[in-house]
Amino acid sequence: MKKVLAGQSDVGYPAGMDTTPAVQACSPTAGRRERKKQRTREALVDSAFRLFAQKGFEATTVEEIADAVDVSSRTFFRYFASKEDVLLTFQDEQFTAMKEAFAARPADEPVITALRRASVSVVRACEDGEFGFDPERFGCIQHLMESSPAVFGSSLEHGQKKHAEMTRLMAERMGVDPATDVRPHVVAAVVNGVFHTAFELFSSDILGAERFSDVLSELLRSLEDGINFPAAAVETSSPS
Amino acid sequence: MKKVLAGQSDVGYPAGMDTTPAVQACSPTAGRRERKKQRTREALVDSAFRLFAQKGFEATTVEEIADAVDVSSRTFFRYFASKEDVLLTFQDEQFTAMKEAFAARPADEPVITALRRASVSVVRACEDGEFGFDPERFGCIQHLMESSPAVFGSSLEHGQKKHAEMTRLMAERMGVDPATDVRPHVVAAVVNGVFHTAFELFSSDILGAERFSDVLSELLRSLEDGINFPAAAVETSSPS
DNA sequence: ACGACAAGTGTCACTTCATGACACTTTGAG
DNA sequence: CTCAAAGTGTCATGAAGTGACACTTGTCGT
Repeated sequence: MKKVLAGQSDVGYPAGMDTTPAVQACSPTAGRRERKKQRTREALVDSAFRLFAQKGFEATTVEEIADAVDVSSRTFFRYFASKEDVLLTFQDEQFTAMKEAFAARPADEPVITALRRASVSVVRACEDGEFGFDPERFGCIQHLMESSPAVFGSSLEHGQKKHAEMTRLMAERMGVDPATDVRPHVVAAVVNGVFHTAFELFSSDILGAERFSDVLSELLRSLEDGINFPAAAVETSSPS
Repeated sequence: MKKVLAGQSDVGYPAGMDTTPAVQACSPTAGRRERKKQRTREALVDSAFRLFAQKGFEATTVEEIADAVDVSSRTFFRYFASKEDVLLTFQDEQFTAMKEAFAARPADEPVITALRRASVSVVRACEDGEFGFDPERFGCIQHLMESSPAVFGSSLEHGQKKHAEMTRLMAERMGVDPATDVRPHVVAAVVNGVFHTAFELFSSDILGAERFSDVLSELLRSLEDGINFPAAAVETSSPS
């Protein structure tokens, strides 16, 4: 189990970092203006997470979020396109980490296998707070997705936006051209779907799994064997 | 190609029906009130489709839609939970048809295969305007999904809402218990994902396919063979 | 150091979606 | 015919999101 994480120490995260990784990392000589902007952004995210956790997603208004940081709600919308958008920051970080972990998988692993090992390692990192991830926020998002359809919906959309990139990654590893070969598209779609289903299975507590990563792992594993299962009442003749 | 449609004449649609199938079908002796309600609903859907096609989704307000039918916008929201909701009526009909077609597939077909044949037949029916489907609306929705993220988003969400039902269907055909077996969940997720990807591939015109149903068919077909493809630069050693 | 320029922000006004409250009309049932 | 319920309109309200414009502050060239 833990073994999956073994080869992943080189995922690409600097060892020591405080709660605001992006500030220093993004632009070393960016000047005060840039830093101020980053601080405001981080403050808004913080404020949003706190209020969401406290009162729920739809119950908190952007005005409250902005007021808590002492900026106008107009400013909030200059940083985030929508209320949901605040949460996507986190998912973006996850996705980036996932890409890196995926790229680091040994070349002899088939796509789904590599994807499973990579994504499970990243999710575990989120759960355990490794590599600068905040398990509090991870849990908060999970809770919000359960309770608020709007959040889950925006997560779906966000996943879709990443679809093209995913497809490219798959195509690269498979060494095929996504413009002529549908298979990388299929793989990307499938994985995206399985991610969200993993979450639903986890939160609806079927399987009684302790951790999201375990559900995800199991689902992806089942993908590796092919899924065109025979119908029930039929002799086990292999599908044509 | 056309052969796929062969066994599907018994999908369950009455032969002769005008543009408002639900009116007579739903409640034979429902009284005037019920009929009036249905007419208003249909009128709203009509009006919405017309305006969406004409001015685009976000450019038309619910007030315009309602005004065109001479009801207040308040009334609109008594029929539909949101502006997007109007479009989901159509998708519901599609989904229902798909379920029936799926149930009618011979018992010796594996899940994905049956699903492919069933769904492709339904989509073809939409494209060709068979069984009471309106190809105009089908095309309109496709166009709206391309141009308006909100529509695509709500379609995603709607698909997710149908997920539980899909899972049940899969589990039934596979003869397993969805409470203990993850495979039907995986299948449902995968299929849902592939549907949306099929649409994206179709509208981005990769593959240069003429019809949506062709793209869908190809994608589902590729699912049937399993998708854990080996990485590129590696000897064709079979995946462990 | 100074001034021009641009970025960031606040304020105000506005549109649209969505919902709650209440009153009026229609319709179905007894 | 009468009454209750369903359907609808009107009014009011709240929150999301956007455009316009002015003010402040950081940045950069001189």
